[in-house]
Amino acid sequence: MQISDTEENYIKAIFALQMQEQGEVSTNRLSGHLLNRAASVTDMLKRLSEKKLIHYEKYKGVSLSAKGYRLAVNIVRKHRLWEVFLKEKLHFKWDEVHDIAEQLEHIQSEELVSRLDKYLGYPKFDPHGDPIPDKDGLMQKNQAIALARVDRKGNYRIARVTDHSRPFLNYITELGLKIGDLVRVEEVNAYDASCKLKTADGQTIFLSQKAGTNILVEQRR
Amino acid sequence: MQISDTEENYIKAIFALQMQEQGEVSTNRLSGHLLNRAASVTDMLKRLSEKKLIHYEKYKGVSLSAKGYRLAVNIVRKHRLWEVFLKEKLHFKWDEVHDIAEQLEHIQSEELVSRLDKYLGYPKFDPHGDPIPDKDGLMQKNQAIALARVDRKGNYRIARVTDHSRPFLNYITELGLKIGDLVRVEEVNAYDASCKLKTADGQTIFLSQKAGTNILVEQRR
DNA sequence: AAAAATATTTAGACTAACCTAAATCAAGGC
DNA sequence: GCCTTGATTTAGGTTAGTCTAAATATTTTT
Ligand SMILES: [Mn+2]
Ligand SMILES: [Mn+2]
Ligand SMILES: [Mn+2]
Ligand SMILES: [Mn+2]
Repeated sequence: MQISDTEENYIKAIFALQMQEQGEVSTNRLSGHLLNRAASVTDMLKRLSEKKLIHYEKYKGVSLSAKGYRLAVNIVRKHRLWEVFLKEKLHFKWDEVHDIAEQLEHIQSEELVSRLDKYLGYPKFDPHGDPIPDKDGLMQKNQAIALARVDRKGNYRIARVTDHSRPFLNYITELGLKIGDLVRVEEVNAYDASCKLKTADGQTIFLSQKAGTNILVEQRR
Repeated sequence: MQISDTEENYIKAIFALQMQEQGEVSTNRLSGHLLNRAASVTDMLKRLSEKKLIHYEKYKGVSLSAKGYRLAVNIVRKHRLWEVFLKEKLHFKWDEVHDIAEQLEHIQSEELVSRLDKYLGYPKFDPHGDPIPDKDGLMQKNQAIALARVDRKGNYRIARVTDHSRPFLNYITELGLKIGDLVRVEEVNAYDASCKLKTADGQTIFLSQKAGTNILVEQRR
């Protein structure tokens, strides 16, 4: 069956929103996410339903079918593998890779994906710390929590960012933080959830709650 | 300005046909090449003309404008660089790269092309021996001639193939021939232009005129 | 439980990119 | 110079994917 880039983007959007919170995804939420009008979304939902990629009932919201889920995971897999390629092989910065991967994720070739995966050494995470599904759609669950929610001082590893926007990525890059860095959390303010970190090279960094929410960390023993 | 993948394919087709023989390209030739109806071609020619990518006058055929030419060369550049990537880095066979490059050539990012070029070591030729335009659109002119037209026995280097179809590429691969190989031309038959080669490892190969027309060689001193 | 507010779908329209059938143009033969 | 033929364009129609405005369904408020 033929699936267009546009259809793939809808499927990916439904997947992303379903990850964000359980249950059916509403027309309006998709409309907001894709920057299309609700009427256009309804239109497309009918077509995706026709193709058995989603479960759709009028006024009841939408969820991925098994087939739609497999498709979504494969697109995410391609997107993240290409991001690794762009970062590790072509030396793009981590704030530059997303937009290009947004195009590359739609290239159709099983063989290409599988060779790219091998070429990159079967990476488990992309440049933002997001897990990369393997060829069977399985991905590492990382148990990272937001810095702003850390409740015990101590040593942590920066595992993932949840905001992929340029301004955010540039900001934390300028602070000298990146995925994999070890930091000591010295304080998470009980009132406003801002926090104070010490980096491996001795620098002290202050982060707002807003920034802290988008940086996920794993505890080090 | 926005240029769609479809428009890019038309521009590339006009470019290819203009290379094949000088002068204006006819609607019917484009129709044949793109496997679209002549009426559809006329439709598109109007739009490309609107965008100043071609010179078009009703019933008079079409040619690329300076802008269209630059665009065409850039697409060809991307196509061939991706083919090199697929062959050299991902170890695809030379008959597998074209179809994937057909998709990759439409990815939009100046920076990506330039980094890919560097990553590949600024290659001058693609896996089929076709020259790769540099960032300014300049490409090596190779003076290779078809095997079937060789008029002097002697040593030659296989420089390029002009048929990119799977069956042809598989055929000559099975004969043990590839780009860069040195061969001795022992005879080109005056009657049917079939020829007899000796490879570096001592094998003797017979080629029909049809095959010989699609293998270009350069003379070795 | 009715009214008000909000979410969603339907109706109708548009553009890009294709198609078929019909009309028109251009070229070569006589 | 006219006629036939093949090339090209025009006319009118289709589908995917978008939109706005209007209608309808659902949810929240009173
Ligand atoms: Mn991304
Ligand atoms: Mn996408
Ligand atoms: Mn090719
Ligand atoms: Mn193409």
